[in-house]
Amino acid sequence: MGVDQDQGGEGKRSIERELRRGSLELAVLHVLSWGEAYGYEIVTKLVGKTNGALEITDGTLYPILYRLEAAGLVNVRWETLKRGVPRKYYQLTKAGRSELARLTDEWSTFAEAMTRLLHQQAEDR
Amino acid sequence: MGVDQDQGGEGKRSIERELRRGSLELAVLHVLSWGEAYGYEIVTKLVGKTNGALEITDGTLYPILYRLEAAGLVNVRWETLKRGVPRKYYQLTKAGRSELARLTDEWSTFAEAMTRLLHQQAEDR
DNA sequence: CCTAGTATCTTGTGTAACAAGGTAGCTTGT
DNA sequence: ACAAGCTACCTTGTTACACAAGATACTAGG
Repeated sequence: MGVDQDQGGEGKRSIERELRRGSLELAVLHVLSWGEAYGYEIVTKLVGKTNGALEITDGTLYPILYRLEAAGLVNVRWETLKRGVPRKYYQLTKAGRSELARLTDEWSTFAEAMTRLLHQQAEDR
Repeated sequence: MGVDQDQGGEGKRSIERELRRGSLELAVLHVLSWGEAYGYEIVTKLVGKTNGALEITDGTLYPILYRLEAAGLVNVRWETLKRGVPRKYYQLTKAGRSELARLTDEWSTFAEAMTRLLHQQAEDR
């Protein structure tokens, strides 16, 4: 652990991490717009729905959920099952819904700007 | 051209900042693919081309340029003009071009995954 | 002189994503 | 009985980037 940690075969990782910044929160809100869900479920849904392109770990998700809760964007409900570990279900609040709309909008604007830029060739300049 | 920095109001906060993460590097590489440019020029081009959707300040840009240089993705050339402050011109290297291609690809994959997700409604579930 | 524009650079701060840990309950296999 | 492996939750420390807010330096105009 001295100087450098092994980035072994795939040193390129970081960019993908950066790209997710801010977007994961939106992604989670969107999943919740399908109906209430618990943490672990959100992870599997996100990974499944996007074929791994939006991979997220639980260590990343839970802090997001706390943020959303603290901001009043989601409500929380514990469900104790007859069997299995208790689950913490999250549902969108009204504020959550409007924040989801706002973020979706912002993301679209940003993504369109990037896409437009990346299609702009030297001659169009 | 003014660097106008008051972002008017303080409502917008962090999300937009977060969304830019990682993408700015790609945006800068792309601008350089149009031909060499100096820092200040890149700022105005990016802001102009995207109607402010990809606003970037010089305090953000210069660190990016150093990163690109350290990674061997750009070459640097000083130009001393008869009048005015000397300019530092950046041009893409071969490695820069291939990194640009890689990042463009990665961005597209990510953006498509997000877009697909955001279009997915509850019933499709 | 003072202001405003061009052009570069530095420092400090905030924070999101993540790796790597942990706890706990249930199921299956041996 | 025990171990593995899965579900399901939570915490801590690290890293890296974007940015605000500064500084420097030259030029031009009032």
